[in-house]
Amino acid sequence: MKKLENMEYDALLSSFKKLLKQNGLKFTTQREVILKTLYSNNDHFTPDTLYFLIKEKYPELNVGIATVYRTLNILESEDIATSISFGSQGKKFELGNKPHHDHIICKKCNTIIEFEDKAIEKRQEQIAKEKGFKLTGHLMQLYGICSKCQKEEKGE
Amino acid sequence: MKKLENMEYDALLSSFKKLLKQNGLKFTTQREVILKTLYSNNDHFTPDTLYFLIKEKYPELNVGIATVYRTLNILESEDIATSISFGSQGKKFELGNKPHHDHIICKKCNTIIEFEDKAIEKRQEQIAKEKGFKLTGHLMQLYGICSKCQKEEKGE
DNA sequence: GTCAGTGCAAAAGTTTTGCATACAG
DNA sequence: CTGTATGCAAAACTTTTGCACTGAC
Repeated sequence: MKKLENMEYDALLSSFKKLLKQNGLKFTTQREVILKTLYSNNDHFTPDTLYFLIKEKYPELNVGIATVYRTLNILESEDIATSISFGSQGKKFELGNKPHHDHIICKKCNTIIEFEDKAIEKRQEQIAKEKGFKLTGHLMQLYGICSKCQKEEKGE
Repeated sequence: MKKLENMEYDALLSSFKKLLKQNGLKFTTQREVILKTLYSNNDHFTPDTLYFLIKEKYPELNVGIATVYRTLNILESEDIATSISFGSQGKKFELGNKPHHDHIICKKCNTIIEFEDKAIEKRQEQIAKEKGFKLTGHLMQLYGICSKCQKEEKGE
């Protein structure tokens, strides 16, 4: 399992390097660290959170917040990462190399859980066909209250 | 059709008034205008967009941006509106009490077609339940090429 | 009349940009 | 070497707050 993950990361890293080269951009330690941190934590990060994580893990690098933003924007425009923003806490990023999935988001605590549902995707294709559309993608997010926050609500 | 819409708006307005009263808050012209503007445009608004729309439509009111934010936050905390936002540009609000529908959007000409699908919504409920969530809403947008643009593509 | 709501301006919080220096290619 | 990337600080945005005044109840 670990090997598989490493392989995936290596593949991700190569395609990142390739894309950088294609666009005349440079591969730097900072960019690698940002990609790696995004990858190794299976979570959705705000640029800010990511920045502090990196500062903590690689204090000698002295990465600047501006670099985090700049790199995330590159990653996003190259479709390596995608961002979702919601609530009052700004944008969150995740790597887009994962198999397709949608999100269910807790409105109280902003926890994000990923899911995938073939039945819905099939139905979406059907709907598109009915309306005469050629489907190219979709965006689906469910909003609700997670089990933890439901309990807390009852507790109060 | 127009009557139906008005009725729906009236119902929404009453429930807003009721909620305000329940919470010891006051019903003001500004709050009504914000609710109305949110209602009458089918789109999702950033607070900023909403602010300029209102300024343009009701210049005599001289509504402040702070009031827009404050009202949106009330609407959200009372579950009349939900904020979602995606991709690049800030937070967006939509009414949560409207008769529900989702959108198919043509990536070429930006045509929007509304649809509703009980099968998908049922499945969403199921997924939420599986994840321990109490579902409160969702956002679903399909992206594709509409029949008209498909023909044009072939023509070229 | 009372107290919440409002507009304004200032503050707090995010994200982007300008610039001199560092460093990948 | 050349020119992009970086860190820093300042600027540009976005959202919230403090305050004196207004207006709903």
